Amino acid sequence: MANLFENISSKNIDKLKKLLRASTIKYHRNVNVISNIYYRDEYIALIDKGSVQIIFTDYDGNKIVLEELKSGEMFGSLTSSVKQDEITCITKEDTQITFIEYNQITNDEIIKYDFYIIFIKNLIRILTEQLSNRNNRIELLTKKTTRDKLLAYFKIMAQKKGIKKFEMDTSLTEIANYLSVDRSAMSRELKYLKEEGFIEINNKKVKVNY
Amino acid sequence: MANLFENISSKNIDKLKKLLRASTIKYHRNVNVISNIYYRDEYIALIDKGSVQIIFTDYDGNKIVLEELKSGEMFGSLTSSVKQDEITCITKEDTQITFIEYNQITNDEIIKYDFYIIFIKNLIRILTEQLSNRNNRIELLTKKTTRDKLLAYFKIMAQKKGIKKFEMDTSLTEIANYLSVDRSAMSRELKYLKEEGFIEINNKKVKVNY
DNA sequence: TTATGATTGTTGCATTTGCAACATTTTACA
DNA sequence: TGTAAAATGTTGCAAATGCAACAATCATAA
Repeated sequence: MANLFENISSKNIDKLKKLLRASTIKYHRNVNVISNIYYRDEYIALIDKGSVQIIFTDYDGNKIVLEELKSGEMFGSLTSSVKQDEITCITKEDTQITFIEYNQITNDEIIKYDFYIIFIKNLIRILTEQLSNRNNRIELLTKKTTRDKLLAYFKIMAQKKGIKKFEMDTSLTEIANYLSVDRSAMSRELKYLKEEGFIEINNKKVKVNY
Repeated sequence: MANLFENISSKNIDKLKKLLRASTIKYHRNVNVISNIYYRDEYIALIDKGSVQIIFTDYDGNKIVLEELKSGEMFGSLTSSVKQDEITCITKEDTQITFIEYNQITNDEIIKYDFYIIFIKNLIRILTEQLSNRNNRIELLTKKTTRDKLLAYFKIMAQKKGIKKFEMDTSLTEIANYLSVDRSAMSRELKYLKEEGFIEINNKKVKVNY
């Protein structure tokens, strides 16, 4: 995952942050990242450290986990079309977030500097990576059966890791949410897949046989 | 939907395209947008006119419609993590596409010009809009029942149009694909929703009563 | 170390869904 | 305008799934 300040010297990062009028805030675990200041304008929130869950509450009060964001990823009014008051951002661990107003990205001062172009490239890289992540999830969500979702999910995981035997870095509960299937029903299907030899799971170790 | 060359004079657009080494190609309807040249490097394909369907073929040979892109939207290696040979891009009508190599976006020449900053802002705007679209679709896809998907879908449509009575600009078949439900099953559920008074559909005219 | 919460496994059952097969209607274009 | 293709409507049925309720295991912090 690309980082917004990649390939910029720490001295220039400080300068850049000042020019962007960025503000960095630290949060504890399980805290709602409230930033009423930023509701007025379009903003970008960059996760420096930690992780955040973006939860959407629809008109019926249902809560949907839209995104599970980790260090390096970003969120904010730019990437969510829905009203900001329908969105809750919960830290999953101690988390540090840098806020940047969208308009500042192209302010008059900043564009004079050499490192600006690197910053822009990093920003575009992050956005395209996130798009790619969304496409991946959509690919899985459009599968008709839990079986197909699981097979594709673990296949993709194995491809990402580059090896058929790897360690899971998420809980099965999280995977069920990601695939939007009932956890217990998923557990049942996973049992069948194990019995049929498609997959082996012990503790967090996974072996994919297809 | 933002346009990549928005707020840039036509004279400067021409200049910009030259600087970006952009090439524009016209395609007929139902044509596979093959661009082997662009497979080597990262590229952006911008739809100037028309529409394109991005289809993903998975390891089992299943075809999944990842995206339905219209004029102003973009696709390319930047936004799809999967291998390029697993992706097919089919024009749905006569379509004009502009190809830009990713590396050219920050070439030495281009960054000197004033309109460059507008271009970058447009590019970021398009990317964030697409991210927002993906988030919307994910929100719908994570709904557990076809009923909930339909209710949310038409609710969002009404919100977008700003009025509860509006004209559909897609076919029901396309909606079924978008929501990843069986078309006939969706038709059945839609009948129930009509009977229960939640929604009225005549020809392409929709009225949402919730 | 213990206990408290989180995660995982299991299963019966009602509901929802995909699938198939076909009829009907609408649209596009030659 | 006629006709082929696309879109839509309908329905029976088997399969898949969500839901609920509970047991068992694992992880973590006091």
